[in-house]
Formats: sequence, C-alpha cells, structure tokens
Amino acid sequence: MLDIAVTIKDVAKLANVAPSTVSRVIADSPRISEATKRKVNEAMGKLGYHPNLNARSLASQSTQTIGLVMPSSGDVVFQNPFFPTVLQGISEGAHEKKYALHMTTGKSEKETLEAVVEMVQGKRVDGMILLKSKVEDKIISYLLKRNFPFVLIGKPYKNVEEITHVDNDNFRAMQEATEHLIMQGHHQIAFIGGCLELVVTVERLLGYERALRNAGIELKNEYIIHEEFLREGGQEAVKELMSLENPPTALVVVDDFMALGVLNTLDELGISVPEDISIVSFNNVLLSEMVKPPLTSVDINIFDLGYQASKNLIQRIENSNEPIKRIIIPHKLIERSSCCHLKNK
Amino acid sequence: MLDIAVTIKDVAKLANVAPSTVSRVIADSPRISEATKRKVNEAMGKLGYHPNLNARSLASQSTQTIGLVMPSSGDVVFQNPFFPTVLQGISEGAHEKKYALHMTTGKSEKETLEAVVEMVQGKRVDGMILLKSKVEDKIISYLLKRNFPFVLIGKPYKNVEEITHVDNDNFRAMQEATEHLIMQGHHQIAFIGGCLELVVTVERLLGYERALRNAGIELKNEYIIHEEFLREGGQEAVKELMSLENPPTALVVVDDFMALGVLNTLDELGISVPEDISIVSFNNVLLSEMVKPPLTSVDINIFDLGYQASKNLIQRIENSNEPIKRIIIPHKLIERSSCCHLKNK
DNA sequence: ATGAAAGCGCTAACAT
DNA sequence: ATGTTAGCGCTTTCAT
Repeated sequence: MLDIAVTIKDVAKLANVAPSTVSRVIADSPRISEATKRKVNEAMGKLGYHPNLNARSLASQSTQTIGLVMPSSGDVVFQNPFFPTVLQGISEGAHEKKYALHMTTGKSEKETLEAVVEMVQGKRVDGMILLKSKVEDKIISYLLKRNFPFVLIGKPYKNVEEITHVDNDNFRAMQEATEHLIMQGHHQIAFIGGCLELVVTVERLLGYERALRNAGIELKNEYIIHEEFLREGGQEAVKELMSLENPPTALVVVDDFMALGVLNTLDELGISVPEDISIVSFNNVLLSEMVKPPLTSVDINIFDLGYQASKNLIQRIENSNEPIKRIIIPHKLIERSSCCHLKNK
Repeated sequence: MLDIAVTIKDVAKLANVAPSTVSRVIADSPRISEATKRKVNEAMGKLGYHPNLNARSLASQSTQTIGLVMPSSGDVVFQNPFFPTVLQGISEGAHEKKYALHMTTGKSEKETLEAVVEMVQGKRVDGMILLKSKVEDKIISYLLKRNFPFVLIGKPYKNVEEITHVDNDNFRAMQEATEHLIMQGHHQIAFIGGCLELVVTVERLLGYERALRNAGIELKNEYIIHEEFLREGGQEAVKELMSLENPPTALVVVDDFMALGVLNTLDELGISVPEDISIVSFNNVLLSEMVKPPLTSVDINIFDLGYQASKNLIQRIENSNEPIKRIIIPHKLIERSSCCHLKNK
C-alpha cells in the first residue's frame, strides 16, 4: 500500500512552526493567529495531510465513535425492516455530530458480551447503543458497573431509573390499538405476539389486557399466542385459533411481517380480511401499505428511535453530567383497510 | 466513567516480567516459556486486563477493522432487504476472522468521499467494502490511486481487471429469467428496472435483450421501463405499459419490492397474475414467498455476496500479494406461482 | 527466553 | 501566541 504517511511533524516543518501549533490549528484553537492558521492550513493542503485518528484517540482518550452490536445472522430481526431503519436513524444522529459507528456481531450471548468488553475496554468507542434488553441482561450490568455511557432502545427490565432509554409507550400503543377494535364493536380480540422474554412483548400484552378490562371484556387464554413465526410455526397457531368454538373477530399482531403471515394463513382458510376478521398490526413499514388489504398499523417511528438514541448518547458522552433520561417516541395508528366494524348478527 | 485503565505495565509488574514479555504473551509468541505464559496470563486475569486497541493499532499499523459506507438515509436501497442482508453477510465474514466493522454515512457524493478519506488516511480501517459502483466513481479512483485494499460488491464500470469484486452474473441471470418466460410461450415481455446509471441495471437489460434476440423476438422500446419506484411514479409507468396497443403478457422486474408494487397496480387495473400476465422478479427475499401470488424470483444470494466480499477483502489485507479476483456468486430461479404458460388464443 | 528502549502520531500541560 | 516536553499504551528491534 502506497503510504507516504504525512504526519503533523512534516506539516510543522513545512509551515515553520512547532507540532503543537499544528495540533492547535486542527482543533481550531482560538489562541492562534489568523496568519499562522493560514500558513499551517496551506502546508496541510500541500502535503495532503490527514490526522491519524488512532494516535489522536490514544492521546485524547476519545474516539468520536459509537459502538453497536448487531443481531447475529440467525436472528429473526434481520428478516424485518426494523433493524435497517433503526440503524439508519442511529447513523443519521451520529453523522450530524460527526461520529462514526463501530459494529460487531456475537453469535451467542457470551460472544456478544465479549464483543462489548472489547469495544469498551479496548477503547474503540465512546459510548454504546443497545438494541434490545433481555430480562437478565449481562451487558447492561457490565456497562452500568463500569459507568460507561450507553443508551438502550427499548425498556430496561430493571434499573429503569439508572438507564437512559428511548422507547415507545408500548403499553398505550397496544391499548389504543385494541380500543380501536373495541370501538368497532369487536369483543373477541386475539393477541399475536413474539417472545415473552422481550420486554416489549410484555408491555404490549399488558396494554391489550388493560383495554379489554376497561371495556369489561373477559380475557381468554386461548386468545393469546406467542410465536416467532414469519414461518410455519405461526400457521398452526392461527389455524388453531380460528378453529376455536368462539373464534376471534379481530386480531392485534405485533409486527407487520407477522401480520402478512397471518393474512396468508387466513386466506388459505378462506377467511377474508376485513369482512370476516379485522387486523391491526405494528410498525407501519412500507410493506403494510403495499399488501392486500393494506394494513391498519401502529407507526412507532422506528427511525426516530434510532435517531434519538444516538443523539442523546452523544450528549451524554460530551457531558458526563447529562441526566438519565427516558425518551418516549410518539406512536400513531395509521388506519387502512384491514379493520372494519363488526357486523351485527 | 470509572476507569482503572489497567495497562500492560501493570500486568508486567504483577507478573514480574518486562512489558515486552507481556506483549509477546498476548501475541502468543512461540519463544516465551510456558511457565511465564502462565504467569502472565494469570496476572492479566487478576487485573482484568484488556489491551488498548488504539495503542495497538498505532504501534502495529493495523486495525482489524473493515470500513463501510452506508447508503444515506434518503436512499431507496434502505427500503429494501438488500442492505441488511448483505450487511449480515459482510458481518459474518468479518466476524469469522475477528474483524470489526466501521461505518459512516455520506449525504452527498462529496461527503461520502470525505468519509472514505477519513477512514483510510485516518487509519481507522485496514480495508473497505464498497456497496455499489457508479459510472464515474471517485471513491474507486481514490482507493486505486492509494493502492488501498478494497472489494466492490457489484461490477466495476471500468478498470475491471484491477478491482477485486464479487457479483452475480447479472447478464445470464436476466437472460435465463427471460428465457423462462419465453419457454412458457411468451413473446411480449416487458422489462421493469431501476436507474440506468447502475451497472447492474445495464447488465440485466443486456441479458433481457439477448434472450429476446436469441429467440428471434423483436425488441420494443415501449417495453422497457426505468423507475425508482416502490412508489407512485411506477404506477403510472405500469398503467401506460398495460394500455399499449399490444400490452405485454409477461414482465421481468428487477426487484421483489418493485414487483409487489406492480402486483398492486395490476390488481387495480383488474389484471390478474399469472392468468393474464406472468411475472419474474429478482432477489427472492422472504416477501416473495409471502405475497399473493408467490413470486417466481431469481435468488441472487445476497448474503453470500456480502460474505465473500469480507472474506476476500481480509485475505487481501493479510496478504498483499493476493491476486485480483472476480468472484461470481451463483443465482437460481425459484419457481412459484406468478408465471404460467401463455394460453393460446 | 527475556529485558531495555525507541518509536507509532497525536494531545496537552507547562513554559515563555 | 507559540514552543518544549512528556506522555497515551502498545509493538518491535536490538541487546543479552
């Protein structure tokens, strides 16, 4: 590799100043005369100088970089537009403050923790963004113990008061989605959600239950389904659900992609949406308006989740007195054609 | 931030050896006695030592990191599973060799180039992966000029012999897709593709034309459409196409998401797939099997595109004599229900 | 097999 | 306003 490796010394020599002066010009220090600034800048231009960021990071103990752990290859989340969209938001927020992103993957929980330790203690990043919290989260414990800046996207399972996090009000979002169906006359509403170890699932389930209780509707266990699906497993679940003695007339589904799977299964069963059954789903990704019927979906503003995460992380990085925050990103029910009033029988 | 910053010196002191010895143990140098290795490892464990990677990078002139420029927020590619999937592949390949990823975004071409220069000259990365090549690509020129290791995903517009790239045989892939339709009796086949400035579009268009020519079918300009769509623009295009005097009986579409848009427009027009018109699309993302009708789609193995890119980049990084390569990832036509034999009239 | 010492290229006190 | 100098924490000759 061609590498003329121009250093600060070369610039200093050419401009006839000390290396520290060059350093100050780079940092745009106020106490350098305009004259020498010009002189130095000229020299930098001539030599095609670019600072060695490793050296800078080493000396200044800061990297202008945010760390991220990607979901591992096998993870379902990858099939889903959530990850790219939140990444886009994170990237945007970082870019605005001239921060870069540093990412690694972990295939197991153990590997993931190691990756985080390497980033943190290896001093590769100034802060971290966590994409989900697990019930007993070692990464969070680790970061908390070291008092290392991080923000969580989602709601922490514990230590809520000590963790800056950006999240939706998933409880209310789901409550409102359910109420939307109730107002359309539905009483038999089933819940189709993901893994119960994820805090978001728990919150939404609670919101669903609250809406039913408020309306004086009895909760039924058979109406609650947890599936990773996007795949076969879910089909069975839906079939069972629909062959109950009293099948639901409406469904809340926690993800548009899942909803698409449900849609297909219903179609196979000869059940039509929204005539026979109404559906509200979540995320409002592009897909939801392209599918048939277009899905009524709760927009949780995924991009903003990421954007606020990096923005607030950087604030915390640059000011260690920044208080712990909980940032709630607004959601909005987008009505399309997958719901309708229950026909009176 | 709590930071006890254990350094190599602390370990050395505790183990009663010189810092250089510790360094050798970390590098697992063969000329250190097993005894001291044990001693040093023990000391590292006791102190919770982790090497400072910036210091290491500075001293060793290597980062074990791969650079990447993300498509900017506005970019269409973000709406599409291509990016996350290829990223997943890249990440997997990097992870296997213990490389991390470093990413930034650029909002304009100028910013993007600056981001690359910062990574390269700032010595933040050992090599780069480029996600697309433009016709006159300044980034490629820059990397080539500096002789900096990089691999391109896609086909270079020029300097093909000097650039390691991983790509599909897009010409053949599209030729085969078109031939598939021809074998089903279709003669009136339209092409719906993206921006002509992307090399991939050009290649596929050529493959389409070749297939038609080989079959002695006349090419019609009205049958060729270029749209970014996923959105309104495309709808119009499809409507015009279908109101031609001789509308096509089959469509090749370069992307599953686009195909979904087309499907919707056709539905509005009361045209049914595959009865009235057949469709072959590209990418074979999860969506294509969930949509109705399930799409016949060319699987281009997006994950592998990314995986091979990082794998080969790392080979090049670790051995500067590694030859320039062209890696062709196989494609495969996955037949589903969006195509059928043309009914004889 | 191990130690001593000189950098890697930068920042930041401290001097002037 | 600018120069001098001492690190940041590691790797790597060169000694021994």
